[in-house]
Amino acid sequence: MKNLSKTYNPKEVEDKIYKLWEKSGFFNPDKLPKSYNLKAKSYCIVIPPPNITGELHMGHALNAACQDVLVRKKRMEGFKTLWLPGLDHAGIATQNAVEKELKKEGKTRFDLGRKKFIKRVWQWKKKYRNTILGQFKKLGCSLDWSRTRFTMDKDYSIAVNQVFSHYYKKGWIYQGERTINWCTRCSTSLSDLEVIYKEEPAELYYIKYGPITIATVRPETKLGDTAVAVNPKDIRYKKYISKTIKIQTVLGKAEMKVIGDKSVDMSFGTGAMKVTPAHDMHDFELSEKHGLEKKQVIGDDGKMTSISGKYAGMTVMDARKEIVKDMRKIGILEKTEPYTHSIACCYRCDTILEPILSKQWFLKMKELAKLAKKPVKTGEMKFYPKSFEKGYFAWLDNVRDWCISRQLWWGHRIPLKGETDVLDTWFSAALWPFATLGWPKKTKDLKEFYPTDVLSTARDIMNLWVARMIFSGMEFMKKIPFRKVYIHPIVLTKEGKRMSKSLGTGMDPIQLIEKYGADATRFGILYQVMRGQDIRFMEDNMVMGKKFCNKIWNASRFVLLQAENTKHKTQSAKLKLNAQNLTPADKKILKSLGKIIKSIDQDIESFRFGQAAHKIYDFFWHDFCDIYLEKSKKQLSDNVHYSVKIQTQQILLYVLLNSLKILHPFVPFITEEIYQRIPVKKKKKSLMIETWPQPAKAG
RNA sequence: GGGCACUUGGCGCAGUGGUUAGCGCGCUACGUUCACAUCGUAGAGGUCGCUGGUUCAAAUCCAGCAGUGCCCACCA
Repeated sequence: MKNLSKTYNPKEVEDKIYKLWEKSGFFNPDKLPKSYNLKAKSYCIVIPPPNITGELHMGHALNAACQDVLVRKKRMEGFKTLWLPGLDHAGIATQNAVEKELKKEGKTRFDLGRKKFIKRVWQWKKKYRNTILGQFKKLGCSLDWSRTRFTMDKDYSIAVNQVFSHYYKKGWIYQGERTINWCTRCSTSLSDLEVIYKEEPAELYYIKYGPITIATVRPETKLGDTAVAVNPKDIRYKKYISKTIKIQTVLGKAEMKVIGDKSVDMSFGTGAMKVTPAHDMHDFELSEKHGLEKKQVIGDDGKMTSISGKYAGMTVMDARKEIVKDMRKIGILEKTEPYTHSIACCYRCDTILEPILSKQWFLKMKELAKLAKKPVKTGEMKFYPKSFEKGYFAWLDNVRDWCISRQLWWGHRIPLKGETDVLDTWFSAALWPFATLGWPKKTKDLKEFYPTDVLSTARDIMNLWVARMIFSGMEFMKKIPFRKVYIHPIVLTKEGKRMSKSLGTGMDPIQLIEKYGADATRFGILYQVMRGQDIRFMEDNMVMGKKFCNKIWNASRFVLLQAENTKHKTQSAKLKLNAQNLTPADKKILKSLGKIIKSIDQDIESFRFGQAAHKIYDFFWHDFCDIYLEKSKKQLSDNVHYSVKIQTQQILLYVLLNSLKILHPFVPFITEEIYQRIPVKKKKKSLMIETWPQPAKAG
């Protein structure tokens, strides 16, 4: 075959084909052929915006491949299809990344000052914007670049401010002094969802408080104690409740109130606990309930405050050591026990968090949680897999008010006079499905594409992001943001470990594309997207994908060669054949084709990407290539009747064309390249807008 | 402490009641004029975690047990 090489070379094809697609304009739903608009049915997915902190990883690649399968199929089915791209400013994560870069230059953000620092982040954003969007293009994603959004765009910021003032006027946003999670490294508050708990061995210290002994893992916070709490039913301590006990502390003699509260677990430690309202969430609640004083002994910088006596200025760890030493000295440390404790860490920098008393802005969650639950309860919105609903409801049922202020520089400034804090990055991300479509303006896009159809995302941001998008959509649009939520598997290493750049267990999808080609990479990933929660990533599957592409290529070469011999053209969709002349092989392949089309359709609609990939592979390789192609060689030989020969050629082309169509969402580049060369009547500009095959009956 | 998921040939996974349990990668033997050696043909390899139950029939449904992983939670 003179114009097709013996092996498929993705490098010669991919950039060229992507340019052809971009030039066609078909990524943009407004530029699709007229037939699309007439059908008046739209299909929309907004991409989960990657953080601008770096490059895309395997999770992004997997998610992008899944979404591209969905939108390419819908586009071919005649839907006016929009897949909207975008990026998240990712407040804390990006600020950390830029600070890290500054550190290499020996500087901190304070050396630059707020204005210059933010300017620097925008430079960073520009760089990674191009990298990330370029990587989506390499993967073959059919995203409408003309609608690319960023969570800090001017229009988007207007939406954020409007949302803030809406809640504010409703009285749902309030400022309060509360004990919150504080990251001493990032110097900011964090919401409950931004805390990662890690189990670590610790020491449980039994300390004498006058007549009562309490147990704690954090003796340094005892300087901030303002009460001792016991269970009112506890006969050991009943007599002390509401009384004041005299105690000896490392700072001298003191008095301590004893309170009774049923939240105290009698079976833990000694059954008595110290109450440190400023440095423990539970203790804070007790202090509100019982009207206790709040003494802040740990500062924003993670060091003991001036009211900590001789320990002032020490780090928490140093103070702990000193206090334990001193307690031993004065004989109030009864004993210690080894204890496994889960410590709270920052989800962005891993630093141990200090609960501290701080003035922050909160969003009331009571009504919003109700809004978030409703559409999932009624079935208007569905989760795939359904099992995620349980965790979703559990979180909403127990959710506390959302701490939305962050003491960062990079982000949306809180739109109130005199406020220097910014909003939690998820506050703006929560508006993604409608703010990207133009809200608060009443745009054509909103009318046409909202509610969107599918949200495809990872399970770790279900509550952090998905739940918040749902109540935001319900509150501001009065409609669900998306009809279906697809929770894709997490990509792990072959050994079942988390993929992480810093651990050296990461896998770069762009390198895989370099090595195997984009189609092979996509197919290799999708081939592994089965029902489980995780994928143990096997690079072997990229090899499989590459071989499969080569098979598609060569089978096409064979079919094209036959077609060229007789200059035969097939109809794009319909095939008129004389059923009586069909050989058993003809009948069988046509029947299999009909079956596979139906099956692939169902699999994609129910997000069974791996099953679809397996089936399409088996059909093409085994049914079509191994069996029918071999049979066709006999049916095409010189000693058979001319009519059989023609018919065989027709069937070859017909099956190939339909195979290309159903393969296209999975391996878009190679199928487009072949489509461009295939002799088909009424050929479209691109396979992207060819008609998705109907599961027709066999021959 | 609660919840969820998983356990099938060397490795990674399909298969959710019915003939000899499949796929990819790997492995063995043979085969290169005629689409493809990134290939073809043939083949080796599994008591489907364990125990009990339901059924004419179970990898597949139920119960218990064991192992692995994940998520949630204010045990100080």
